[in-house]
Amino acid sequence: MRKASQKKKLNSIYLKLFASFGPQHWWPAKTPFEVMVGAILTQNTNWANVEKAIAQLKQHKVLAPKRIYHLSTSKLARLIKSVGYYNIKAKRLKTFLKFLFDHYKGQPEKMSRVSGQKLRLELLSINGIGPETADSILLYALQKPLFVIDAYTRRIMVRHGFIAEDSSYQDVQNLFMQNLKKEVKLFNEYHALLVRLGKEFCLKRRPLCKRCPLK
DNA sequence: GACCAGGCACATC
DNA sequence: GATGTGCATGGT
Repeated sequence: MRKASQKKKLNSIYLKLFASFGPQHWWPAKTPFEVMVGAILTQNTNWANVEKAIAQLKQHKVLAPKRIYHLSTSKLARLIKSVGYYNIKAKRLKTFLKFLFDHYKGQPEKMSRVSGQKLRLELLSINGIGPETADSILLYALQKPLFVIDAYTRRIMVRHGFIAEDSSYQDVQNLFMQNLKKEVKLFNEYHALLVRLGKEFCLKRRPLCKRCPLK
């Protein structure tokens, strides 16, 4: 696909999605810290299961940096059971909290002052945080313009011929970041809309492209 | 009962 | 560097 036409197509897809679905109001969380926790909990997991775990954390009044930092990994694992992979995710949350206290005094808002690219490298160096989780935290919790690439986004872009199936995370992210205005609001809404489209029309084995709004 | 869900790390070749 | 596997619950 030619570059100029890529830019046009990507922008027109956004407009079509927004026209069909409207604003998605992402990320569904009250505070930046809640976004960060949710980003780790949602790894390869249905969001509904994450909501249950967040509710558990709130109910036990531990959805705060200090509280999770001091909670035992086993207690934390019990509270987040509904997300699946609860042992590994409890460990990942604790590792992230240690980073937050070691580098930012346990205050998520202190991260905002650092540049997006520097933060990205820091986050990626944490065990349990890969590119999608890092970018979700950067975009949705810290308002840094990084485009989030998830399984839906990749599948949609492959099916529409923008990228090859074996493209790397960086390849796909570059496609968006080099062709769109680097605006937090646009990146936020666009990714949320792609997930919405994916959920309804672009399932793994069942492409329901007939009524797809992109057609 | 199979398939899927807003991934990531690690072992092995 | 690429490919495979473990991690695990809950909805459809």
